[in-house]
This record gives sequence, C-alpha cells and structure tokens, in this order.
Amino acid sequence: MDKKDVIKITLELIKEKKLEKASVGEIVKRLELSPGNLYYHFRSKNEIYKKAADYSAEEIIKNLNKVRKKGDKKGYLYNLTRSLIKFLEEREEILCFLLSMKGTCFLDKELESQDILIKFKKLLLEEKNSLEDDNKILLKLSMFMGSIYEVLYINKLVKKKSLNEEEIQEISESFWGNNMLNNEYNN
Amino acid sequence: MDKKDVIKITLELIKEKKLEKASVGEIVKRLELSPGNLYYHFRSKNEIYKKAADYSAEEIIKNLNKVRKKGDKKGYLYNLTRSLIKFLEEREEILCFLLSMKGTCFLDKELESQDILIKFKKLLLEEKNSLEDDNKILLKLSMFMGSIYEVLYINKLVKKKSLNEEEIQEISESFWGNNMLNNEYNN
DNA sequence: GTCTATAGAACGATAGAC
DNA sequence: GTCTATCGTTCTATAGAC
Repeated sequence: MDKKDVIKITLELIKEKKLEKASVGEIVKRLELSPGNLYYHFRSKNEIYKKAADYSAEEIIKNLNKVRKKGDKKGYLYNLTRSLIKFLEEREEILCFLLSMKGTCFLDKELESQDILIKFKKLLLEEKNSLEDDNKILLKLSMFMGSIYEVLYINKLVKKKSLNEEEIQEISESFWGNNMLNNEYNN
Repeated sequence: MDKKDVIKITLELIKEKKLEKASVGEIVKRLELSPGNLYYHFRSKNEIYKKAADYSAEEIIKNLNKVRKKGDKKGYLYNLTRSLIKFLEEREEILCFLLSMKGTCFLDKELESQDILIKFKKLLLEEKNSLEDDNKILLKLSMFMGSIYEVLYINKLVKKKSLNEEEIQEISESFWGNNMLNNEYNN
C-alpha cells in the first residue's frame, strides 16, 4: 500500500464529491483497500488531511521554484503569477482541497495556514531578512494568494473557464505593479 | 419559533465548532427545539445553509450601503474597504461561514458565489452599465474580496489579531490606488 | 406548531484472524 | 501488512401524538 495514493485519492475525492462526502469509507472503496489496512498506515482521518495539506503546499512551492529568475524583476513576478495560476487551474484538486480546509478543524491552523506564505516569502527574498518589513510582506503575500484562490474559485470552479492572458496580466499588475515588495526585491 | 434564530445559531455554531461539527442536532440543542419542529420550518439542512448564505450576503451589503459617498472617490473607496474589514472582524461568524462554504456542495455555486460581487458592483457603479468592462470589474472585485477573506482568515481567525490602520490603508491602496475601477468611477 | 421517539443509513475506528 | 466483521456513535429526517 502506497501512502501517496491515499493522499491523491483524498484530494480527488474532495474535488469530485466535495468535503462532506469524502469519507474514509469512500477512500478505501476507491483504492480497493480494507479500512483496517488504511488505519494501519494512518492514525486517523485527520492525519490523512494533514498529510494532504503538506503535499499540497509542497507541490505548489515545487512548481513556483521551477520559474526561472532570469530577466527583470517585474518579468519574474509576472511569470510567478502566471505559473501559479496555471498550476492551480491544472491541479484543480489542490485548489479545491485548500479552499475546503479553511472552515474546518482538520488542520493545525497556526502551522498550516502560513506554511505556503512563509515558503513563498523565502523564495522571493532568499538572502534578505528585513525583520521590520516581515509583516508587511506577509500581508501582501496573503492578499495575493487570497486573490488567486477567489478568482480561480469563481472562474475555474464555478464558471469553468480558464483565465486568459489579459486577466493574468491584470492580476500580476495589480500586485507587482510598483509596490513595496517590488522595491524590496530591487534592493 | 423564529427562523432567524436558526440562521444565527447556525452561523455561531460553525464559527465555534467548525463546519463538520455543526449538525442539525446541535442547532436544535442550542435553541432547545425539537428536530420535528425545525424540520417543519426547514426542508433540510441544506436549506438552512442556503438561507444562511442569503443572510450573510444581505448583512455585508447592508453594511457597505451605510458608507457615505461624500468626499472624493478615493476616500470613499478607502471607507468602503475599512468598513468591510471592520464588519467582518466584528461579525466573525459570517466570515467563518463564507470561508466554510467554499469547499462544500451545500450552496448553488453559480447563484451564491457571485451574489455578493454583483451587489457590490451595483453599489459602486449604480448608474453605469459598461458591458465591455463588466468582466474586468468583476475580476477586480473578486480579487478584492478574496484578499479580504484571506487576510482576515490569517490575521483574525488564526493569529487572533485585528488589522491596524496602516494595514487597512495598504490593502485599500493596493486595490484602489490608481486603476481601472477608480477611473471608471471617475467618469 | 411543537413535541417525543425512532427509523435508517453512514460514519470513524478497532479487534482479531491470517 | 492486509483482511473481514463489526462496534458504538452520530447523523439527517420522519411518523405520529398532542
């Protein structure tokens, strides 16, 4: 039995049948697994969700890390934005999962919720540690991520339409036009 | 029996115990009501959630409508932003509920999800009907709302801290600094 | 309209054989 | 490690008395 299969099916299940229908019973049915077997590898349903959260964050950051830093700063930030949008459009199950977890008590909020933001910040400002601006940058990044989640929720999940280049540009421009983080990055 | 009490307790319950613990049984226990009685007034749990979504949208828009349009455009948009943030910080149960519903199949997504956005748009551009820019404005507003949700999720719900004036200003400036919607509004 | 009682299904999780 | 069988609970929803 592969733990990763459980994670992947869990995400897929939440995407297809929504959170309240994604039960342990459904997971084992899809994987043709016995409940006993699943519970030998996972302590609880909660643990499955936590591992799924880790996996989702990893996948997102892994994707962002692929974006080349060559070219000017603004171009890099645009590519980051575009790459994130394209990734979440393609990996709809990850988008659905992250949206689903917001109103639940499955995750340790303190740890999980800022996980992606902090990794994202490191990616942007590897070398620096401007403590004073830390909160400001995290505020900006949470605004950015929140926008992406909501826009994709409405467009991809509700309207079933992918964003076009113009819309991606609009989003990128809104956040990285000429603001604090951009200046920070320029130093 | 007052239907509004059911809605209010439902929101409160989701805030306190999170979505997966908020059952019909818990609702009737808190209101010292019988299940039979509740189901005489509501067809299903789903219907309760739908009414709660209507109520939440109404409350938000009602609050935004209170903001006076006097003064310059930028000042008005700042006041709108500030008012929305303060409102959702105070009415945490509405914020929690809206976040909770995103990953579920309780609501008719097509109807509910854009409900607030469309009402918000009308509030901003009462008289106008610039069809071409319609999608662009809705994109901007969904970015705006998404940012507010995410920032408040992290700050209010996770870190348990209210936003300070500087942060509110940062958010307002990011969206209404000098962009399309602001120009639109100036015409 | 409101109650009590309960049907009927699904849930998370475990015990114990292999 | 993986299985079958099932425990104990909780859930949404309804039937029927008042």
